[in-house]
Amino acid sequence: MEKTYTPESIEQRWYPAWEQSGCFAPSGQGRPYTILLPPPNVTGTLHMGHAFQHTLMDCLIRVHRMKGCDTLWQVGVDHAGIATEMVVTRQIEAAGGKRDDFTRDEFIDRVWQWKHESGSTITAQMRRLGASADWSRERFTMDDDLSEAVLETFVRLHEQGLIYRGPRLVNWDPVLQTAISDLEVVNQDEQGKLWSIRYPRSDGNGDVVVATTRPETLLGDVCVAVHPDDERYRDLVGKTVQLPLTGREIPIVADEYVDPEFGTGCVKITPAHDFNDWEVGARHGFDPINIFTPTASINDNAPEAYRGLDRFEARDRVIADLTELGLLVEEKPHAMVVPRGDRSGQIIEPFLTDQWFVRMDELGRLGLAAVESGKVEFVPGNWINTYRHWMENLQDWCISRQLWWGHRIPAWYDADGRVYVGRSVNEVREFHGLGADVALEQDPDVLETWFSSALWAHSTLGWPDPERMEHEGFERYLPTSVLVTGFDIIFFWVARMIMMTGHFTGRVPFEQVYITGLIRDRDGQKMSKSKGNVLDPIDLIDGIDLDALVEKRTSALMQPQMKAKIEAHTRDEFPDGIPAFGADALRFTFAALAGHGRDIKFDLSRCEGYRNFINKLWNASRFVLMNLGDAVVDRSATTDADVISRWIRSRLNRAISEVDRALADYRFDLAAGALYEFVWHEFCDWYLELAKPALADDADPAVAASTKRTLAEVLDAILRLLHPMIPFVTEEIWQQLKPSLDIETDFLARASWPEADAIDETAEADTEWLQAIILAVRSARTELQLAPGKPMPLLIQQATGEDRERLTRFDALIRRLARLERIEQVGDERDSGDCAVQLAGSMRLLIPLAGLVDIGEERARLEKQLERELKGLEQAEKKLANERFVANAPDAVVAKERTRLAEHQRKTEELKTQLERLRQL
RNA sequence: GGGCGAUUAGCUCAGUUGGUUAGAGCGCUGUCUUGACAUGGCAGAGGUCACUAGUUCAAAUCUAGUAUCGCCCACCA
Repeated sequence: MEKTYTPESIEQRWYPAWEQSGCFAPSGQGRPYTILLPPPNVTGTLHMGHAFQHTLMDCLIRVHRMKGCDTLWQVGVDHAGIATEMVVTRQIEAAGGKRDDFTRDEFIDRVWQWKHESGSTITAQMRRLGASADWSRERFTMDDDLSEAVLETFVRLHEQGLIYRGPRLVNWDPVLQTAISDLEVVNQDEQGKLWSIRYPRSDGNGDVVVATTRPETLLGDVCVAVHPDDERYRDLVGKTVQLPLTGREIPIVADEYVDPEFGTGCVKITPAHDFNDWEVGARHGFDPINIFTPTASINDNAPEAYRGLDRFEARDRVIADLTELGLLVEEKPHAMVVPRGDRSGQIIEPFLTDQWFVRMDELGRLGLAAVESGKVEFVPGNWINTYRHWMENLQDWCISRQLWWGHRIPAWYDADGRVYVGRSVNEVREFHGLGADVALEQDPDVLETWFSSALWAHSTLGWPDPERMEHEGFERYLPTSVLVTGFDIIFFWVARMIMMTGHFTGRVPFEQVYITGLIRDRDGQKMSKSKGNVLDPIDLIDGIDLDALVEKRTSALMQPQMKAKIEAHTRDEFPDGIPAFGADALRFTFAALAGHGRDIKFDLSRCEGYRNFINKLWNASRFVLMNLGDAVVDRSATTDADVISRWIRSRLNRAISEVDRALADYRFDLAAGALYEFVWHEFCDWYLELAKPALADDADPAVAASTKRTLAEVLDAILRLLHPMIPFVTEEIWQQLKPSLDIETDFLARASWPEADAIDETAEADTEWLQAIILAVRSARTELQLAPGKPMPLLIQQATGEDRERLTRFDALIRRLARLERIEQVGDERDSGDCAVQLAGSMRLLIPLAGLVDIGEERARLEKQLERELKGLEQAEKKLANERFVANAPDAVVAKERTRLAEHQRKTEELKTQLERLRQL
């Protein structure tokens, strides 16, 4: 083995070996354990959020595989309608073409071509990360069988009356020219303006003033509304006003919707362009007047002067004209909420179109019940509130999109516009008795991506085809065990899966949902391309130099003016670029940071620290392997006489229990922490150091054999425990270790998970005693600035019988680790005035100074210790002096406090006495 | 407007049902090239647990309120 761990030299090797050996396929044996990968976009590349979540999923999968479960990680990619269509459109434009030059079929061919080119990018990256998925079952949401599931779902929901088509006000993206769902609209706080406009009364008796943030929609106003109880306007209800610029006369109506406190208390009502106004208009029986084309330009329903203007030009023109007419009362800045499309970033228009909807009342109740009943459990549990709130306020789901890329809606229209839904045009003709002479045209729209994603759990398991369900293990793997995902898709995906899988299979898609935090940058900012603070997980694995990183972050920016700022910030945060940490270090970092209920600030220094940890493991393994040599370890060697080995085994058992408990609760951070602590601070810092004398030439052969066995077995267990988090390096080391243990299993990836054995209290007590004495000597040595390597004697007073026995037993170990030339037990008559005194348990440890040290320094040291003891003493005394504490606290707590008090008293006395002796010198 | 979360060492975070002198990593200080490892060893310094009031023998932990920050949801033109 090399002296230093170098990830690049080992990580490439193991993945193909695992994959080719079929390590990742379900075994068909044992309890099923299944995780669904939230399918990433086919056009996408792996980002930090993926890498984080995939690491956690892979940990869970690998642990359960090692525990003997029938483990299935179902992976795949999503066709991602709008996102993919935008990417391909941009490619066409970048090549100097225009999307309009393509027919629908040509465009779709082009997208498929891109899918074939880029579809494997992200899966290749997942392999670099070590994701142990069963790639033979990889699916794409537009595969034939998954498309069949979509078709079947649509038709059945339609038959059940849960899908309907109709004219509704929807969120319309005028640039992409498609409807989008409520969820795809992000409401942003922006600074806008509020205009007050005068509407003259038809009877000439003055006017009313309305306030609006959208003056251009005035052209589609149907009435003005006031609150029914508003005294100011009571007499006006039923009267009419002249709608400026249009020549139309519109009535004044009374409606509770109006807030009399806001503005003038008069509201213009534009049903075709505002969701609230739609409701108001409907209540009062007005037909909406749509003034926009699909690109949000003014259409022919408006006066000629405005036709053809886009919505922003129209606004300017309307304001100018109103000003000229003297009808503009006021214009003032106004903080408002602007709806924007989450993909395009464009301002969304409420727009009247025919769309397909899924009725959500019944499905919503089903989805709510699945969670309320505990069949689906959120981790952390408080996410149930978010889920419940949304489910209780569901709106019907707009599923049609005016796009080309996606599942085509299985509906056909005849010449009269009658609609027929069916699995195919032939089925439609047959069912409805439509002859070949009746022309049928398929609905041009496609279904939104989340419609097919919602079926992911059961469609990937073969639904609705009974044969495929049998083959894919539908019975066995559904419900899946846990879904690992971010809170941002609880509504988009989690809720809809629960509803769809529930509705069609009567099962829940997963038993638990583990909601992860968001990966943010060092400063807590969300990572985004436009901010230029994105980290690429592959760059953390392979490393990247500063210039390349800057180039990557500043190329193809939407806002080129950000370039200088991004570059400066990047050069500040990564002055030396990013070193190659390797996939294992990145994975361990993710695990260690994965606490509950909070986002994660990704700090490179953590990654570096865990890379160092792996290096530590690497070198500890080198040490073990070096000492084991070529021989097979004697696994019958007894550890009875080897307290130190019994101790590390006992500590290992504790670590195993802790890791098991942590992982059961999805506390990857605690599991990682427990392993870090055990490996570094117990195994390396103590056991390996204590093993050195035990393996020396002059050591007891029985203890040497026991030590060798324990070194090998504990390292083996460590590698198994760490494997789910750091699979590559553990496999590499384990392959070298396994001959020593004569293990037949081919890969660590399918070796068994360690089981915790009994705790050895005796061995732990002995070793703690040993550690205390060594630490005491080391500490005194450093504080008195004695040469660390200089051998010195240690005198011991007031040893109990147990102390004496242990001193004899551990003499060599203490001398070696505390670097002492000899240990001598002396009586109380030995004056300690010339010694440094350290207290350990009941013992006084004397280090003869022989003028090596300034007495003043020793006195200062003792006074510092005395101060601490006095503080503890005071606290204990105070507690015990409190009668109510003694009366009410549990006996064990009181007894503990008494022991503590006695200990502080004794130590305080010792220190005082010793200080007195020094003073007398 | 409603909901959720956070506030603990210079930084990033643990702290399980209330019970030692509140822990870790990184950083910092001192020291050591000891045959596994300087991506290291050893030893240290560093905290009024945001604030206030309560409950309790006992509060970082429970309750109420305050402040600051973050996120989600919501139709105020």
